[in-house]
Amino acid sequence: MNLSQIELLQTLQETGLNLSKAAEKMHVVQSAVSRQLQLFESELGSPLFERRGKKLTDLTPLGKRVMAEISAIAQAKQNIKTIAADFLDSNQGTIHIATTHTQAKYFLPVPIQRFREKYPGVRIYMLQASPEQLIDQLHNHKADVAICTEKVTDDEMLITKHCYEWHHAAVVPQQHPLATGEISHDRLASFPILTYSFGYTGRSMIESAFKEKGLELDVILAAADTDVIKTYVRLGLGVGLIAGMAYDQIADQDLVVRDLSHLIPRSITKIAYLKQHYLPLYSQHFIEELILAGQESLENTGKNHKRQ
Amino acid sequence: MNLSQIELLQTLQETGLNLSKAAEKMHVVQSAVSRQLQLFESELGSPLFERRGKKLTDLTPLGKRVMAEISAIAQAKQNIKTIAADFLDSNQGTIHIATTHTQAKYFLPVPIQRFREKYPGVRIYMLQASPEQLIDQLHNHKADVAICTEKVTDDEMLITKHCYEWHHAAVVPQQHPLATGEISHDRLASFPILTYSFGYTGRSMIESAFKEKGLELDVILAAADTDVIKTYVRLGLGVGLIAGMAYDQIADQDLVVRDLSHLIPRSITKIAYLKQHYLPLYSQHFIEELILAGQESLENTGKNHKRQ
DNA sequence: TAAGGTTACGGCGATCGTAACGATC
DNA sequence: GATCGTTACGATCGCCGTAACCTTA
Repeated sequence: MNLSQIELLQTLQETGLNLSKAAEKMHVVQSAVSRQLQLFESELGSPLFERRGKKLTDLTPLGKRVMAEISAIAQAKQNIKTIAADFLDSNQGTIHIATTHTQAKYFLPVPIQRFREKYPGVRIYMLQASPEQLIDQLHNHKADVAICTEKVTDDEMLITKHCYEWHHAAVVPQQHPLATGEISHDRLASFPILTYSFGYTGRSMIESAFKEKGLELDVILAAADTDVIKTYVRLGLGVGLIAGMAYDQIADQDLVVRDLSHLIPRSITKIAYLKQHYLPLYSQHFIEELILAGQESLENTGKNHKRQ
Repeated sequence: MNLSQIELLQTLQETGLNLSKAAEKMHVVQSAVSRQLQLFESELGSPLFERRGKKLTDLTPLGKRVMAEISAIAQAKQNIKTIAADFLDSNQGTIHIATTHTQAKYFLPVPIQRFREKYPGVRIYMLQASPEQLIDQLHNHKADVAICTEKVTDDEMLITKHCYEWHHAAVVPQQHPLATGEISHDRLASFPILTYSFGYTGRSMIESAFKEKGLELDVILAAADTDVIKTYVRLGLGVGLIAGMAYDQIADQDLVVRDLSHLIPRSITKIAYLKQHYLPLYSQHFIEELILAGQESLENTGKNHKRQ
């Protein structure tokens, strides 16, 4: 058993159990990986993969159990590298942030700006994805940190931190009837609605809040992206239901924002990362920066509420 | 980085950072390990060990962090081997049981007998040690399962299972005054006592029970071993305070046993093993056997109480 | 001076790449 | 026949062992 065999098994999973692709990914010829796999299997004494003819079709029960250990090894190996690099220069490295459009555009700019100033040597990669994918990105080691709003399932492998709470808001053109007057569930539900796609940015909160009242929203447009929603609100298609922090005081002057905290329960945005994943110092500081920014935004939200 | 380097670092720890000894343990010449260590350190970019001259004196901060990952890798590697062996033949293998003399002699015979019948191909190694050492044996991978009575510290790395509860008993020669009449804390404390060494078999329970009453026992002999205690009780040195199940109805006919459950709180014997340690099927069954035997012994204890 | 660690160098074996072959869709 | 995997064989590179050297109790 050796580490390249471990790596091979990992790569095989990533490539859908395709030896040729795995070989390519590992920069060796295909025959090499074929042999290594055989060697490993014969060392263990039984096959790790089910085969139809010569093709690998699935993991054997043994394979599944072994894979769990394999990924523990791969993780620890990666951690060693990261820890060492961190000791060499804790201002140099990369951080992969998995998040949604809304967070990336309306929440992250401030903390990322501050982070950049402290760690100019760290490359920041933003991975935009749907909320369900965010957690997968962590497990697949595509991302180090995920920032997500929809409920993080009670995943034993993850550490989650509270980042900030926020409410939804309605945005309408200035002449729109909803620009003035009290807003109730009924009144809101009487307009055509533009909001987030299922699974995005607290959509489930909106859904359940109205369902509880026996109402159904007439969602005529759903997008993953606040800006898309605003665009169509400006065209007069209806009422935009967006995250409160996605209203920009300056850029969105032409729209009227109405707080909906009395209609839709608050959403909670969390930070998540893998428990066994070693985060370099700068990543830990990045998370602190996020939490700090979260607290500040909470204070601002408080002010907003008073103002409205 | 490769697995033999991982192994080397482990071995170095075991040998007290002695390259020569590590080389011997790994069946390679000393120059080989010297080179491998250098290669690994230079790959990481900074040293893992503090050095005085050429000798390794200590781990660097980096080294300490890396070591934690190293042992995760070593553990996972071991697990892979065990899992594979388990699939090949789940009736073959070894189990290392760390426990104390009292458990080994008075509790384990029944479950081990039954286990042997089901798994004749499994070699059983009993490691006798003091209770503090038992847990260490798990961490050092000298033992797979520990059976211990003294409180298992809340060790995050361990899984513990309740095995059985028991009480202490007093044993005296037949003519001894304590062979008859009520037994109180005061009366018991008026005799010279023979019992377990500190840290063994519920000694702490005895200690605290009498301390609470403002009494101090006159322990004239302390041993790790119930049989030693009995031997000196027979010689008339005093009253033996032993674990209830360590009284043998037949072999100890010449001694009178007196239940002390009203004087000394019950002790709890637990089974412990490492969380990340894969236990082969037969080990899991062995643990079940222990728990079963524990429940039976509890029933017996119940009968004993009625009888006395 | 003994014990522990490093450096230099030659030899051996594990693993790779090339290439030809086999199987499956 | 295109894709995917296996087998055979020669070449290479990594790693070990021998041995001489260095350094500190």
